[in-house]
Amino acid sequence: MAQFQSLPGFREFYPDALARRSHLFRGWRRAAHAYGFSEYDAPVLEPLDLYKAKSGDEIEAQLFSFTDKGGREVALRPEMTPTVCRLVGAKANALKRPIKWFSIGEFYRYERAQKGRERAFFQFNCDIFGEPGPEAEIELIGLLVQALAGFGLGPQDFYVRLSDRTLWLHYLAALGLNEVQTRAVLGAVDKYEKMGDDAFKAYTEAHGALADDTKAKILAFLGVKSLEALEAMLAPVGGDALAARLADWRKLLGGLRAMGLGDFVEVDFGVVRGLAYYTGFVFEAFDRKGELRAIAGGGRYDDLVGKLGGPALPAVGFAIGDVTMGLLLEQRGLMPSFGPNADVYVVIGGEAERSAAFGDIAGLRAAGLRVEYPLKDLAFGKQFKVAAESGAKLALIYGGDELAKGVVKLRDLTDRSEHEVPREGVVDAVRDYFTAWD
RNA sequence: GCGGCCAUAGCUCAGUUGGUUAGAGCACAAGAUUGUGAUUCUUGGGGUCGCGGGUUCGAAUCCCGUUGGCCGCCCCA
Repeated sequence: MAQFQSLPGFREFYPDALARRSHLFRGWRRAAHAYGFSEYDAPVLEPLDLYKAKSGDEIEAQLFSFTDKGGREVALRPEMTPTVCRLVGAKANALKRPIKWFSIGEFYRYERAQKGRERAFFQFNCDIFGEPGPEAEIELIGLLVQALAGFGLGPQDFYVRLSDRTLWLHYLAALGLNEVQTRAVLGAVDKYEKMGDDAFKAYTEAHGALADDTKAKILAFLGVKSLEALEAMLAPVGGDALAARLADWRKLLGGLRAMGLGDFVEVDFGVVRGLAYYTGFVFEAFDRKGELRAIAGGGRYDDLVGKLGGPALPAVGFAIGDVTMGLLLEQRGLMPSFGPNADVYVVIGGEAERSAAFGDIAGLRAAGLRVEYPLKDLAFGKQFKVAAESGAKLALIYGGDELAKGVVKLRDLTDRSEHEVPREGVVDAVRDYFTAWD
């Protein structure tokens, strides 16, 4: 039994698990289509350099990478963003703007599996290309909220924390920090929520302690939780760039509020999203109880298409993972249970009745109904039990008595009423029954 | 990559100071029941006790290693 186990962090999807996964995928697709996004797909295996180019060599430690039989350095995709940038970049001039695309796919990261994190997982990826302004963020964050809220999750269950790398860079520059120091401070900011003051340890070791008033100003910025507080804080700094950025913030928050999503979003500059390729607004979705890993993350990456060989093309995107999202839905009792769900169960008396029933079974199935019947002869009592467990609303009874009369008995399994219909009218009668039901 | 805890049936678990053929509930299957779904009862299949080695007359139990899981660190695109 234990001879051949699945690899660590790789999940096997038995039918009930796959039903739950498919439930996620359906909800995601529904939301994406409602927002006018088009679905695409791309290779699972990519050249290793695609990821090195974006994130540097150190990323290789977290990749499923190897040399293929043709001597190519390849990697299983750890994320969709570089791939979609290549796709869009290659045809950028032929694509209608705005380019709104999504995909659902499996991704692979060579990391230690933990709660909410596996080595193979699925992500719902959504991106908008070609829109430099916050209008794209409004549309995209709206979709992010809908992709979660569509499952019944409300503002009491999750929220989206909004932050801005552009503003951080402006602010830290105004405080007199150079580029290297800025990067170190953002690293500390990223960890501050979890570690408190220890988050600045690495900075202090590399660059010496921050001046007290500089650190106080950084912590004050970290404490900004509203647009009003943000404007008040930045007023003394001044400058055209900052004024323009604040206008973007007003547009973004105003747009999201007008969409009725105000309760779902919070200003929170503790989010900086690693240090990868983000250039502007960044955001992450979390459960309100703070028990789980991030449900989703995203942001603006205006330079990446160009960096990967395409034309300069502004972009903003996000991804939702299936693992944490599934945990959240389970926790909140929002994951349906998926049992067998036939429409019709056919009860069969014996071999003669069986061959009579087969023609009608085929006809019902051709009409799109989900039909089950016992593969082997079973006592009637047993068949009705199985019928009840199959989820069918209707049982068709093919017994000796009925066949002799040229009829089929229909039993409504919900109210246990029965009536007979002529054999030749069975398919129509059943179809009528379900039409009335819907 | 580092540290802590854990591993017995498909699932949840019991298993005495090391001692006969390793158990229960649930689930699954057959029957009681050859024309109507519940309940109940009877019966059955299913385990190299994660794997490998060691100690011992004797190991699910003790020791070492290993693999896997959970949790934390690193990382989180």
